[in-house]
Amino acid sequence: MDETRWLEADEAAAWMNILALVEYLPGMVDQQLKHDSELGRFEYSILAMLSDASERTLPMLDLSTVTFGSLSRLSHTVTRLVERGLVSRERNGGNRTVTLAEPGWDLLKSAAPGHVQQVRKLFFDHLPAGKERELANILEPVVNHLKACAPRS
Amino acid sequence: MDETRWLEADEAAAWMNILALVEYLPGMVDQQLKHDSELGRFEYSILAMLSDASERTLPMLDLSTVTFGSLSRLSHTVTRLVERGLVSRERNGGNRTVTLAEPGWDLLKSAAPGHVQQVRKLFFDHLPAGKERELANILEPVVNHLKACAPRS
DNA sequence: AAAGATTGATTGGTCAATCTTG
DNA sequence: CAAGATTGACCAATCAATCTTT
Repeated sequence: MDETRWLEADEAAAWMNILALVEYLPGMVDQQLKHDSELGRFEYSILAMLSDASERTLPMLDLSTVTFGSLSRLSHTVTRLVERGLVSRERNGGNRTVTLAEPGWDLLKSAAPGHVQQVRKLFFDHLPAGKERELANILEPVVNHLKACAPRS
Repeated sequence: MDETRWLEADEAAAWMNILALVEYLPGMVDQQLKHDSELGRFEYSILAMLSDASERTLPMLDLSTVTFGSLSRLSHTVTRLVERGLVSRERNGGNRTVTLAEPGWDLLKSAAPGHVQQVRKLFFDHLPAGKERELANILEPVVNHLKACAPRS
């Protein structure tokens, strides 16, 4: 529908695949998690990142960075997780920190295998063999740019 | 945090990048479109796919397929687009079809350059040179699988 | 009754405004 | 006042139930 400033064929093919991923994957990941563990992918990500952190604790801003979410999305979600007793939130001087609670750790442990299985079934089982590294390398600089210019609000 | 059934290093790296894409890209694409053209990316996609269709018309089910959206998401969104006069919706026997209206076509034309520019700035300007085809090829089978097992409701 | 499509309730995310501590 | 974080209003997507036409 356009003349010059459009995408060329290879770009268009790549972009269509990215669009499909971006529309399909989140919902399909959420669906399994919600069904099996009453957890959304963002909630899962929060619990998982906390479990890897020293003391199982992270400041809100750091947590928002490693989960790829906005601070306000994180704040709303943490409120719900606190209500469910899965994490706790403390003030630590000027910053607030979130800590993984026992029930959150237990839930994460029980949710992880099914989640990983779903990621395999949806994604890696269909990726051309041996292309994992190549894919990571191709996307790396793009992702670094997105991280750098994503609005942290 | 796990022992066996976890992702290996290359898979984990690839998956982190996919996750970052999936969380960051939609919002950043939406932001530019909304700001410049009062259009979400899904609405844009609907107008764009209609503009490519013969007679600028598609049945709901076909439109949901090419835009990677569920039928109910599409139905809600088309309702809003009809209210704005950007598309029209007719019954055609048992099926309903959506047709791009003049104002929708005009809006699409005015929105396209800025959108394409944003896609370049966010994505292709940072993709390693000459890797567009490779990326498309790697993702193709994954996307085909997702399309095949996506719930069409 | 089955395929195609819509609807309404609920939920979760965004945005802009606000609060809090150093 | 700036950085970190929260809040509430609004909007869009999902899910399950329903409707319509063949």
